[in-house]
Amino acid sequence: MLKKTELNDRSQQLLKTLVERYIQDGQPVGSRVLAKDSDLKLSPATIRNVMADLEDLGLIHSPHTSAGRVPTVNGYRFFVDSLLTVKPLQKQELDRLHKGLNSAENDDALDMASKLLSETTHMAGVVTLPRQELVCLRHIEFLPLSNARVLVIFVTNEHEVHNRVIHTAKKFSTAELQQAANYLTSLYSGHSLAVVREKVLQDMQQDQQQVNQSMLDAVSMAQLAFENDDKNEGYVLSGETNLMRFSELSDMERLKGLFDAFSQKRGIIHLLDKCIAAEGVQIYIGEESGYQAFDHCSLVTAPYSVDEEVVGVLGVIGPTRMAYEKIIPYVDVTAKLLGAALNNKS
Amino acid sequence: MLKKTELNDRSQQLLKTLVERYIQDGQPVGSRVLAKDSDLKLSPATIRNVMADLEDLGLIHSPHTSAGRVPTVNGYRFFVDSLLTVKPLQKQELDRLHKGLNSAENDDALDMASKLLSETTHMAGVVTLPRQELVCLRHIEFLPLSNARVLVIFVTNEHEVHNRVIHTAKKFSTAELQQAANYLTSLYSGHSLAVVREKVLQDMQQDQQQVNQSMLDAVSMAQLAFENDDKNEGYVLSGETNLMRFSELSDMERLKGLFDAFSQKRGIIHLLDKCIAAEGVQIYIGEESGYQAFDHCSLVTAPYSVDEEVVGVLGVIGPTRMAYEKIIPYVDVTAKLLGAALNNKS
DNA sequence: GCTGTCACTCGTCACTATAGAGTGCTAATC
DNA sequence: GATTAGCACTCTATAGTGACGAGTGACAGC
Repeated sequence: MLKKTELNDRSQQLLKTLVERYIQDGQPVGSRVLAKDSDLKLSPATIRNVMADLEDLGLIHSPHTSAGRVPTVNGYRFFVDSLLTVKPLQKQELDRLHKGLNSAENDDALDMASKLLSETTHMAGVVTLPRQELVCLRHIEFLPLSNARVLVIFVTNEHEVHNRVIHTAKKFSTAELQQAANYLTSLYSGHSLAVVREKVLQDMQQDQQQVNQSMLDAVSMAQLAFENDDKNEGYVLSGETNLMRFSELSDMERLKGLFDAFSQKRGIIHLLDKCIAAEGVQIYIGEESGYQAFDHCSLVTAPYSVDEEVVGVLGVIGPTRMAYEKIIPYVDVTAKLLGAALNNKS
Repeated sequence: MLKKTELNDRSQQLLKTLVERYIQDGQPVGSRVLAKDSDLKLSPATIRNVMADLEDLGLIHSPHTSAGRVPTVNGYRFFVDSLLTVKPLQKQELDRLHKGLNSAENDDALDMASKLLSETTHMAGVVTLPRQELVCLRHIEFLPLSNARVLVIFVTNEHEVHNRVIHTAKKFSTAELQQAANYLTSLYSGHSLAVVREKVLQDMQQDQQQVNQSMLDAVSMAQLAFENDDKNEGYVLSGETNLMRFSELSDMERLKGLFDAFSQKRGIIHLLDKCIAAEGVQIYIGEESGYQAFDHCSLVTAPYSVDEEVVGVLGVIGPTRMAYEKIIPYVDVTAKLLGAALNNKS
């Protein structure tokens, strides 16, 4: 990775103008244009020499002999890391965000965030559902089905209702199930699902000594109910179709690959999960994501928190040629406001 | 609308071969090809005369002076209504369908149906969620939230869990809510939501005379809980991206329109709702749907039933140039098998 | 009523010419 | 030694051309 100090000021200045110009109108930038655009008073010929150097460093490249230059992934990366001057959000946009996110009912807040992201950026917006792990359990309910199957319903912190079917060793009556549910609710409610999972394991061992059958049954049902199930992971995507407008993605095969990825979800969730660990705004440019469908896209993400605990990520997906200086603060602020909005309501 | 009798046998025969041929390879069909392809022993010149007549009737048209002919929407319509010879499903495909639909857990059956439809037809598959109206209520549960809001959870017939938040006139304790829920469950479970809604209204009036406050409260909460909420309508779509492969839809604006329609859902649900009323397989060709995004698509649907009661529709979306003779029976059978699969499990 | 034929219309493809943008290199200049 | 001007060169995009093939409509003959 190229460090800032390895490139003299003039080259940096020119790279910056080149990237900005290319982002602006999507055409390869030639030496003449660059000479006029940059504040440096240099002739096109000089600029050409510098451009040749930048090309040797792998920061730009020309699509063919007599076209201008286009930033490479490394070029964008250097630009984003070292050259970018972030534009603060306009008050008007801040208000719009704030209003939108706080007007929404609780579970619509995520939808709203995704929609706002896509609408203002004219690209695709994505918001992961809050990680269940960190969400507090409020209430458990069991309902008997046929064949010793039990429908488990549990409510979390954010008034979200989850349910799954478990297979029990023996058949339980409605009354027994009700008792078990009450017992478990009193035992575990108020703790995060991650903690509950631990506690269940501990209690399994303790209870086996106490030999209180009904409690033992209850705890073992809880074990089944809270087994890891990553099926519930997901995200809210909106404005995908905005991406069809970008010429970079107008290739049908490429576009199909991208939309296939969107509907499979798996890979994208994996990618977003990586971002959840990062402290602030995270950016993947082109192939950096290591995910083929995204080869011609960039992803700008920021984690959002409830109760000072990171529970999800949101972000924007667009072509590598995007206005990073606006997108980055926008994603950043949206994440913070979404966290705040969720906090108010839980 | 043209009736079968208004067209002589030869013209019908030729139209049929023309449509079949065009569906097969997507090229405008010329008189020579048609002369060879049809069993009639006629020269291209004669065929041309017939084709001119068919063009006058608005059944076919040529894209330009010296291209062959292509069916119009009316042409397809006449073909589908009067000329089509449906190909019965192969046993192998039937098995695949049967196996797929019955292996799925209950709520996955719809996903599975949609997926099967899209995979075997290489187009987009769609399945509407079962209408709640006709689904039986099994269990009700109330949970108190802050500010006199109550979380209502109810379980239906198919072990599907639904929930919504209602605002009550006063604050209730957990015990009161539990009592109310038990009362309502015993009163209404086993009836379809439509019936429950009626009963609630009746009971509201009766109970006001009886003046049993807690029952009155319970019923009025039920009223809030089961108010019509069409938000829960929806459908499962899969294989949308298959549509990108068709040249008819390779125009970006058109494609964007279609995918926008998919993500908005509203219009498509409305269209599918119209099909639920129809007895059997229903076909919309091109503009017939009256829905602009579908102008270059056809939609083949069939309603599916649980307990002899139509609860939803499924179908296939593809270009107007699709193999109707295969798609129609496939959609038909899938609807029947899905109904059967859901029946077994409820 | 069917068929063969002929003139005509288009669309497609390969080829060519041309204009324009941009480069790299070299020699002159500051 | 850095900067610049100039020039030859390369490549793309665009438009125009002509040959070719597919297909048609019309008409006369069977």
